[in-house]
This record gives sequence, C-alpha cells and structure tokens, in this order.
Amino acid sequence: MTKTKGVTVKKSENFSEWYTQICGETGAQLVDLRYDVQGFIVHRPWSMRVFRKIYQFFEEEVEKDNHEPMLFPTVIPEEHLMKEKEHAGFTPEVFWIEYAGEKKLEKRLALRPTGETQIYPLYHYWIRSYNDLPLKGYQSRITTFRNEMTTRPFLRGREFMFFETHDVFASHEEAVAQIRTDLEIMKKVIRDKLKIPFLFLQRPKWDVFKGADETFTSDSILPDGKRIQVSSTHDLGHNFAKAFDVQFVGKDGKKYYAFQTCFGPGIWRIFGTMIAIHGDDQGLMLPFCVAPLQIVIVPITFAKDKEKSDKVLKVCEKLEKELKEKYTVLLDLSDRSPGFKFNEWEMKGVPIRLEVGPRDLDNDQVTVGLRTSQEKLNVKLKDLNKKIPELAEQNDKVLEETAVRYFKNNVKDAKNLEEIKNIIKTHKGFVRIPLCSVQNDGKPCADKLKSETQGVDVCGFLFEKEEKASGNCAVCGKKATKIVYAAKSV
RNA sequence: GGGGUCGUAGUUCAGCUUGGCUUAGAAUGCACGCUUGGGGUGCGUGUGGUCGUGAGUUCGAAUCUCACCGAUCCCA
Repeated sequence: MTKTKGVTVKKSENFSEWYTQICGETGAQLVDLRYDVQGFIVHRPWSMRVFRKIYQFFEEEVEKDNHEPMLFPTVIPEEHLMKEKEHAGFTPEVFWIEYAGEKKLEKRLALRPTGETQIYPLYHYWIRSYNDLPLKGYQSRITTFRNEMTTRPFLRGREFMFFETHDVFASHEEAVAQIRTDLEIMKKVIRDKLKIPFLFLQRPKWDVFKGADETFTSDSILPDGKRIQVSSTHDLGHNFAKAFDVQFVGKDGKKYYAFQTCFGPGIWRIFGTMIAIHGDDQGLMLPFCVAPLQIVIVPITFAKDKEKSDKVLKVCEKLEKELKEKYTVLLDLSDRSPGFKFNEWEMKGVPIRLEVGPRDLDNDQVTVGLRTSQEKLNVKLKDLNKKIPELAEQNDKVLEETAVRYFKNNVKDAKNLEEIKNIIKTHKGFVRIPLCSVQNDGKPCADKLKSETQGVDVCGFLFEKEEKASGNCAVCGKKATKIVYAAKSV
C-alpha cells in the first residue's frame, strides 16, 4: 500500500512545505502555479467555490450596513494616482500600461492597486450637501501590484482577490462608529463563520497607513507562529478629502471637508489563513458553511454480488436526492476503490462522508465518517436527516475550539526584554507587553525590541477595550501607558 | 529588501561532477482490459518529454559558460 498522493510533511514540523503541498496538485488542488508569471496564480474550482462564499458573506454584511455595490475600472490615470503620492507620500509598485498594440498611449494608465485614488475623484462629484451623506460604497474585485517580496499562494501575491468599502461621513464620530461596525463585520464573518480567531488592533502612531490618521487591523496567527494581517480599516480623517476635494455643504450653508474611512478585509489572506489554521496532515478542513461539498456519499459495492450492489446504489441515489435539497452533495460513483475515495475527500476537506454498503443496509443504517474527529458513527437511515445539522455543528465546533485554543496558547505576557527573548525561544505568536507610548515617542523602544529579537514587531493595542498598563515599559523601563501586542510577521 | 536552492513526461525525480555508452530513463498519473473493492488493490498493455527560454563553447550539449524567465526556502 503505497501512498502516492497527499502531503509528505507534517504541518507541525514544516508549515511552509505543508502549506505549499496542500495548495497544489498533490494536495487539495486549490491552485495551479504553472501560469508562469510570478505572483499571478490560477485559482482552481475547489478554491473558487470557497472564495465565492467568502465574498458573499462580506457583501451581505456590508449591505446590511447600508453599503451599495459599485465597480470602478481596472485602470487609473496617472494624475489621480499621483495625488496619493503628493498627499500621502505613498505609491505602491504599480504596473503601468503604456501601449495599445504598437501605439503609445496619450497618458499612462496604472493597473489599479487599492481604490482610494480612483474612487474619491468621483466622490467629489457625488457629494454636494449633507443630504448626500453618509455615502457608503463597496466593490469586490481583483487587485494588482508588484509586490517584491516572495510570493505565496493566498498569502502574498501580485494579483489577488480584494474587497473594499469606502465611506464618507459628515462627522468624525460617525467615522469612528463605522470602525466599530467594521470590527463587528469581521467578527461575524471570519470569527463566527470561518472560525478564525483574531485580535482587532489599533496600530501605533508610527505605523499607520501613510494617508490615514489611524489604522486598525485584524491580526491572526499562522501555524508557524507568524502574525498575519487579514483586514485593515483606515480612519482617513480629512487627508483624502483634501487631496480630492471631497466637500459638502452643511445645514448652515457652509462648506466642510468630509471624514472618510475605508475597510479592506483581505479575501485572499482570509482564505489562506483559514486553510492554514484548520487543515491537518490529512488535508483541508473547512467550516460547514464554506465547504464546496458538504456531504459525499461513497457506495461500497461488490462486483461479485450484483444484486447487493444494485441495492446499495439505489439507496445512495435516494439519499443523494433527498440531501441535495438542503446541502451540497456528491454521490461518488467514480471507478476507484472506497479507500481511495476516503482519502481523496478528506484531502479536500469534505466535512461529512456517508459510507453505504451491504453491511449497513442489513442494519438500516449508514456509516458516517467525520472529517474533523476522524471517527465513524452508525446512523439509522430514518434518523439521518435529523442528525446532519448536529454533525455540521460538531464539525464547526471542533474547528473553532482547536483554533481558539491554539490562539490563546500563543498570546503570552512579558514584562521586560529578557522575558520576551526567553519566550520567543519556544513560543509562537503574540507577546503582550507594556510599552511607554504608542505615540511617535514610543518608536525607539519598538525599534529596539525588533532589532534585539530578530523581528518581533509592535503590532498595536486593543481597540475594543482599553487595556491600561500598570507597570513599566518592557523596553526602556519608563512608566508604561499601554499594553501592546508584538509578534514576528508573515 | 538580503541570502540560498531548484527548473528533464501531467506529477515527483534519476542522469549533469568527468560532454559521446540514451533512439533521454524510473516511479506515479492518465487511458484500456482483467482483477479487486468496508482506509490510497494487483497484473498486463498503451499514452506521455523540441531536457525552462535564448545565446555561446565544441566535431558533438540535458550535461560546460553567460543572460533572461519561472518556482521555492530561509533571514530582515
């Protein structure tokens, strides 16, 4: 019995290699990397189905919050993009389009990175008075820029799936309320549905997005202990309103600059983080609500006994028809051995497998194989309909508990540099430390921390509830003002 | 951003050091037949590659040199 497919390394021993294998041909076939342009990858059906669900979740949530869908073009004219550079001092490494056929274009066009510089010039037109506010729009699309770092499927690329909201308000209070709403949306989608634990952190002053007054991120932890940012919300203040002249006339007849926020859950990274956190050495594990297939039926038939086999197939077909009304179901009739199918569908993370053979039918039951717990149960045919929601819930519960346990075990307290250095020898994830300041005067301490610990970076402090520091700064020893979370990053 | 490693059938790789013994191999995959089927069945037959691309050295290049493209890992 030789193992020809599947991952050949353990997730706990070599996460990078495990992740690459899970994504690829011998794994769950999520991507094809043979497109031959670095950072641009082919998304295969198994990942696309999940992506569509993730998009759908976010779209539903932001629409409940009164956002409207929009779609802006793929290209941005140079002069708009450059306004961001003037005002925010930031241009990503965009791809430029300069030719159409042999003909040089009158003006260079950038393949869009993020939406600010393409959307706000139009917001300038759309917003006239306070009656037009708040204005909340979003778009789901693919975005592109040349990331010079090593690319990895779903975690870092040069083209990736993107989702962004762009909101405009009359007052800063409303903008801050929106940031809280963005946090709630992240909780509903990635914590409650996808079972990814995260911290919602406000970034220290020295590390905000350059065009923003404040930056907030959702940070999770990968199995190798690296922190990964899966969303960002920016409180843009007046910065872009001034750059793109987004003004409104107030009730008093005077003109005011608007307050803006934008929120971007990283669809790609959320997917990558989800498969990384939940998967195991057998392959993918998925929450029931995003699994491309929720139930697979594997018939156990015997060539020698056609009568029994026919009976088995008949029951399988009936089951498939019934279950398809509520779930995504496949009856796997392919000409492979049952054992092969078990492994195949476990690799792909199908939560529930129904094995139906003569032995089961003799007892009016099916054998249920659960992906998360690896256990097999006997369930009477008549009870199956009632049982499946319970099994789905159990699937999600295992994923959630495992993920939450891992996350909690990887957030550790430390009081000073020595403790931090000791902790990171064995520990992964976040170190929770008191820091003298999260304003610019705290930066020297953050720099010192990073250089003395080979890259432990101050990520930010909790936004949801204030955590007052009682002792002294872990780096300089002065009185601490905040508890911050620090980690090595992806 | 810095440093490695790698590129030969769909996939994983051998062959390269010491150029010719290869009409480029193996396993696996895929297709067909028989067999088998409750955890990746076994046997047989078939299918499949301008050795990443381009240039150079040479009588002769998968093998040596250079450039480019791509992939991948580690460190910041």
